[in-house]
Amino acid sequence: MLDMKYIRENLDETERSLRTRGGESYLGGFRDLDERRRTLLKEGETLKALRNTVSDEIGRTKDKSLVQDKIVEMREVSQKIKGLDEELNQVDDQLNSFLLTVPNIPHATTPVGISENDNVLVRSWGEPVTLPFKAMAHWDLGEDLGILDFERGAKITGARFTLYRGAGARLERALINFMLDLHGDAHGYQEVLPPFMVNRDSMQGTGQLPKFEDDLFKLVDPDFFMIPTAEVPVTNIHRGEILKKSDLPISYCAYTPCFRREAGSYGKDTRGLIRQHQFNKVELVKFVHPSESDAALETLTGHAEKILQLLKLPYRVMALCSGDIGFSAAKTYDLEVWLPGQSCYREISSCSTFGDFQARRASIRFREDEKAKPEFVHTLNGSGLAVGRTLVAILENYQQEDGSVLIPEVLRPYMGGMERISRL
RNA sequence: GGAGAGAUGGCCGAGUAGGUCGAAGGCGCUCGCCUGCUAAGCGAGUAUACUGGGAAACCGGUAUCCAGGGUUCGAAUCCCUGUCUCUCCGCCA
Repeated sequence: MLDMKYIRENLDETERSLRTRGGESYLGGFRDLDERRRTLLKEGETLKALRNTVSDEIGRTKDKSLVQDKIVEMREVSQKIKGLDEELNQVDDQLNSFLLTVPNIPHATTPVGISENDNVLVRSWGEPVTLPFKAMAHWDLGEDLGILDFERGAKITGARFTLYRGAGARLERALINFMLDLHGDAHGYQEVLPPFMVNRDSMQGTGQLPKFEDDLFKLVDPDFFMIPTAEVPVTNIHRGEILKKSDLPISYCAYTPCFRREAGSYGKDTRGLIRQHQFNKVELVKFVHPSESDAALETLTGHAEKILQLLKLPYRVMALCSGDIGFSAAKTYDLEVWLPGQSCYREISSCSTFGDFQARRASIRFREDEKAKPEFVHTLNGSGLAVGRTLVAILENYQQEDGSVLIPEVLRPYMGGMERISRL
């Protein structure tokens, strides 16, 4: 959520920045609502002040017969107040739901552009593997090796659900442990294991609601949602809190499954593990002092990259353009891993800074010093990494001509020493 | 799922025949004084949001005693609904 006062004072400039995202108009109607609100507020508060002083007088007067006329008068005032309050509530609701649908202002360094074609290559690591034989796609490899069972997954639940078996299941678990260990031990993140369902307030705090309810799996009876990413429960750990400056930066890493409707992506990536309704992810989340957030995005992205480097998977880093960044993000780097089976780079991590956008929605603050007013922290997060897609990348990059798949060395201790997955 | 208890300021904790309660008291914290030994004492201060004025320091208004409604001239205090926490019973990984 953007700061109402900031919008009020920088309306044109804000509108201009927002339009680099590609929409037509973002702030139309704001000025009228805002002015209406302040007028109502002033009127109501003046009457309330009157009522307070007169009621005080009434209270002080022992002989109530002396103040009958005032009681009658105040009865009317109260009626008026009630009317004004009702109208104010409506305007407040309108203004609020309006503000909740306005996306974040792109960071000054976010490249301006319309679509993913305008994303900017920042750097690349490793050479895209060219295999001396015809590379297989991971879905064929996985089925041949008996470690991915797409048919059973579809039977148990439906399309975009997969059953992992044997070494496949273990490899997924190995990756989760490897990632958590690295981020926890080497990168200084505290591991957390949050709830996988969250309430409406949490979804609103990180920006999934109210705008993107269709992308979420929703429970019917308690008004809960399955998390689409650990970003939601983990960022909301500190919702409504005022942190100490000395607590910052706070760094969490979390493994969770993620649940996404993938509405609107029918027919896209229908084969294999790339786009599932349920997938595993290790997420990195940071709460930082505003002055640190730019640097924090770089280090956080580096932490995600480290996983790919240790797994020796070639990748590149893309700076997303203004038209491609998410609703809540100010700036985003995508990590894209090379997939020989498909001869292309595919997103495997997305690292973003949100500035104070989420912190304002979720009211996460800190004090510069004991007496200072609370200020909003900055929040960041990034996948470190999407586990299913990492498994895909391993299968495709480490495949051998005989159909077996070598296990990256760093994962072998997590696989009971196994060096290779072969056909049974 | 059944029965009961409770939710007050950073923390603890008063406050139920409605008014003088933004809220006693204690702790913690900040500043000052005193004192000279790792302490005690004394004094002052110590919530948040919105809003008006001011260049600013700051001053004023309104709201907030879990949340949302209601009664009333007036509610932390009365009524209704919801949420959460705790205890007991049942069930259960």
